[in-house]
Amino acid sequence: MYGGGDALNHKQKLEISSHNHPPLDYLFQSAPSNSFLGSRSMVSFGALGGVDKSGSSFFLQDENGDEYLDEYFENQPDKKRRLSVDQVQFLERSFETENKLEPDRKVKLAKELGLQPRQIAIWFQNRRARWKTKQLETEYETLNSSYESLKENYDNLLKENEKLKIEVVNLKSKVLGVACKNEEQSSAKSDVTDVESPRLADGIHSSLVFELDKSDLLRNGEDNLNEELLQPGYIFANTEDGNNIHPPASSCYYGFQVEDPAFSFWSN
DNA sequence: ATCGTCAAGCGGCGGT
DNA sequence: ACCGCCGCTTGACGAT
Repeated sequence: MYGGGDALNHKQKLEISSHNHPPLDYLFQSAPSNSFLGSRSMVSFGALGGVDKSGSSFFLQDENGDEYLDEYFENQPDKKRRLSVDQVQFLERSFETENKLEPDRKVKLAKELGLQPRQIAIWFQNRRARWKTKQLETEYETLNSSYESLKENYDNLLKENEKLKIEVVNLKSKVLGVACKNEEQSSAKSDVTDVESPRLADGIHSSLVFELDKSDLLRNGEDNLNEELLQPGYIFANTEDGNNIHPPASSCYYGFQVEDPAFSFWSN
């Protein structure tokens, strides 16, 4: 406070010291009681006095306090003393209206509180620092709760993604299994006759395949995503003119391709 | 003994 | 050069 660009000379330091004050218990040993002595044990001597009915001067300067002040500070020269409750309240009210301190207001406050203007400036500086810290804490809390919320959503999406991946794998294997079975049955029947159950492309009846698969999946409690996946187009894509794309002639190939856009999302 | 709070110290920086 | 503010630190003190 008294160093660097804020340096004051020794006389000024002494002047400011004379406005700092001993602990309340010390004062009470010899000083008269006063309504401006706050609950704190450390009190500014500038707070001693009474209410100015005119309101022009809030705190009275010490009149007969010097004797015990001198005694106190001779013994403890470099003690720091807190402002009184009333002084702080007064400064707080001033801070609420404007947290910057113009020179005029500083002098006015100093007179009203019986403090050095420099002490007023220091108080405002410290108060701004405390305010800033509080702002940062509030900001941190807000950002943190926002982060927690986003993280929770993200985690839920990850879980859902995993579930859906598993579901896709199950569906793939079921579709392959059912279609394989039908292929085998069809080829067995076709050995007898080729006219009964026309296969998809090469004779498999698509509606039968997917009806079987749907009921099978519903029994297993799969959700309705399966409904979409089980549309024939997912297995054997239709051409624009409505004709089925024929699967390869090789046994048990039923339309899934690694690069199938419908499933590429799930492949890692 | 340790911790939190607050007034004040200190050095740096920007404005005038 | 001077002044005021800022960030960081120190010292005093009360609370636990």
